[in-house]
Amino acid sequence: MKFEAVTIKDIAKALGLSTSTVSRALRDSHEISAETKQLVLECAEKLNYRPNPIALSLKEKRSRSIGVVVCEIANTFFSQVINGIESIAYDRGYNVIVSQSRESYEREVIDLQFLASRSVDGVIISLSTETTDLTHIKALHARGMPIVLFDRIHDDIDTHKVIVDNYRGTYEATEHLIKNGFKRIAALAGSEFLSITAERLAGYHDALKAHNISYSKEYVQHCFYGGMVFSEVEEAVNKLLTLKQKPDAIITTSDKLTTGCLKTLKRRGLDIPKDIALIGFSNSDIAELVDPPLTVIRQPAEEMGRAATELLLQLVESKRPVKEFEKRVLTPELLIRGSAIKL
Amino acid sequence: MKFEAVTIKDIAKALGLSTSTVSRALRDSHEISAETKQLVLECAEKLNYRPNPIALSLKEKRSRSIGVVVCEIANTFFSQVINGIESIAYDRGYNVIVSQSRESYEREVIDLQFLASRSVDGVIISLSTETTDLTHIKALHARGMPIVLFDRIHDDIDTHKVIVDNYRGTYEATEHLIKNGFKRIAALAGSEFLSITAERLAGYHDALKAHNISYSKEYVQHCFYGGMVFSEVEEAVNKLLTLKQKPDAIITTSDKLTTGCLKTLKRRGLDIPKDIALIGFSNSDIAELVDPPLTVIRQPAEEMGRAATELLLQLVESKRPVKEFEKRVLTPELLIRGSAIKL
DNA sequence: TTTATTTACGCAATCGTTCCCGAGAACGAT
DNA sequence: ATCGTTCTCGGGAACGATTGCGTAAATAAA
Repeated sequence: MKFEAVTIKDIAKALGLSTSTVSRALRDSHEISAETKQLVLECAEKLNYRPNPIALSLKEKRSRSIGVVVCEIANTFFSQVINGIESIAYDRGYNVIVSQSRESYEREVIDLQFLASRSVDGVIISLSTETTDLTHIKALHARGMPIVLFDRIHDDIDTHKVIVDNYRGTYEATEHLIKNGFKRIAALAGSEFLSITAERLAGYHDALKAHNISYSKEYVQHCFYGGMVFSEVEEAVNKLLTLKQKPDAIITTSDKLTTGCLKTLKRRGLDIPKDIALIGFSNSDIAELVDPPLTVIRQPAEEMGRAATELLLQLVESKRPVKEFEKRVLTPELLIRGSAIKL
Repeated sequence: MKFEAVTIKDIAKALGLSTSTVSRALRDSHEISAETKQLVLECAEKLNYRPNPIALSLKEKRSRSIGVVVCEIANTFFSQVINGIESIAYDRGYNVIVSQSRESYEREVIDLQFLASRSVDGVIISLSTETTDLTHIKALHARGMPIVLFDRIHDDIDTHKVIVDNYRGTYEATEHLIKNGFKRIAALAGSEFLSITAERLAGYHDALKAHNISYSKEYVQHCFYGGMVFSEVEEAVNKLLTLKQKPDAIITTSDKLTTGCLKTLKRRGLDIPKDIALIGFSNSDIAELVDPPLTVIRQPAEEMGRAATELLLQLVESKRPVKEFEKRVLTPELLIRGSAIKL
């Protein structure tokens, strides 16, 4: 089942011209007479001619498409980021090819390889939770592929990066809890190897310290798959709840962890925030509708996507190799609602 | 900033062979000697050769990529569908190019044109709410582009379609309300021109009729942009609430309408389901966590995406033009929770 | 030994487009 | 009349890969 497209040859044949002339007429070259241009343009219009982007890509060695690798598309944060990416890409005439690693290192490697072999002009990526070895990314980058990292980044890769001020996000959130009188503040975090986990935990830690609250190691629980598998979250929360010094508040470091934690707490019949307070990263637009309304740290996801795309296209369209890279740090927003106030 | 790829020529030059021989050796042709094959393979490995997919696309007239057009990526339902699409596409070696119409007819036309001109092998599309004229799709389809419609479909386009049994979804939901003693059941629906709106409203209507409940036209409110603009939803809900015969239940026909409606009701301080019950289409995984837990009609979104992709690839890879088209109807699930029970 | 067959490879066209050259015509300048 | 320009246009290579066809050498059959 094929799809016969009109080519420049068809126009040339119809008009008794050469393909060179037609090509030039179409590109409005000065060395083509006005009448011929007119003729060609009319004919092209009539035949509904569309330049073949694949032929162009082959010649120009660029495909006008960018690849995106995230762990999961069906995640409020990432889908909002992709929304932002698409909006800029659309404006600039680029296609967006999405793929998901599903938090698997192996899939991330394959995805990246696949995208590279499909000649995308650049890649925007947020690392999978399993990723500790970065050679696949470094190798691609060394071969000249423009890459922008966002959210889950890594210092070892020298390129543009877009993140939010994760430290500040949890610092403010933790401080909010403290100011509301909570003292035994636990943290439910993602994989220890993730940049965002470390940064967010640092904010939490420093806020505690700044307010002279002792920090207990057992108050920090890690979920390696960061909420993708609910049972993992459930187990971690249960562990916190069975501590002799039961925490009176939990701060969570990702979207799925937040909802997973809330779900577990509710299932156990706990009253939030009376029995235990909850505050966490979340970009869900219905966080305000849950019971109780969630106090969340919200990331400017769409803006992150837009920024990442702008930075990437800057690399892609740069004439000379770029050596100076930028780390753009956006500001998270603390949306104060009912789940973290002392009643 | 370019990205110098190894070509078949480089291998040929390095080995003093012709490109034809290299190509054939790589494809394991029988007319190449075992030693030569070995040589070529080793050299390709050493040079890290990757076939240029663009050159292949140009020759084979297929790009191994599929286009997806949805109104919005950052929407639980659609992001789940895209997740399903990506999973099948990944398995079959296809790339997924996503674009969003943002409920704009104009953007849908441009998106489709763009995808077609980028030589995707096929397109999966859910119509925008503004779309009433289908010529852009019909034209593309007539020119041989494989197309699969899902969710918001249209009978005038003769191709594979994937939907859920929308009628059944609202019928069961309405019946659930009736059985719980609700009698003045209003509906908050999307654009009247959308297939899903008509089907879902029909289910609602017939369920009322089957239970001898009179149907009042003013009980049905339409939001043209289906929840994308919150003010529209708010206004519609307020209209329902100021009716002399105030409804005691609302059924909503889409994700955003459901959450928008809930938000409005809560803002007005209404007690759900005591003052008014709520039931609606939703694929949000935290619908059970909102206050009150939402009774929802859930679509098997991922499965829809998978089905649509399988059908599309079936078209794409078919040798002969396909004339018989299938409408695959999946079953929605009624998840009964607290927002629609009589206390 | 001659002829037929197989083996193993190269040449060149092809996909759609761009672009470097070259070339013919028209024109003004000498 | 001759030369140099300018204006238009065509020929053909190139991008990377595949593939039908041709062909030389080696082998088998006569």
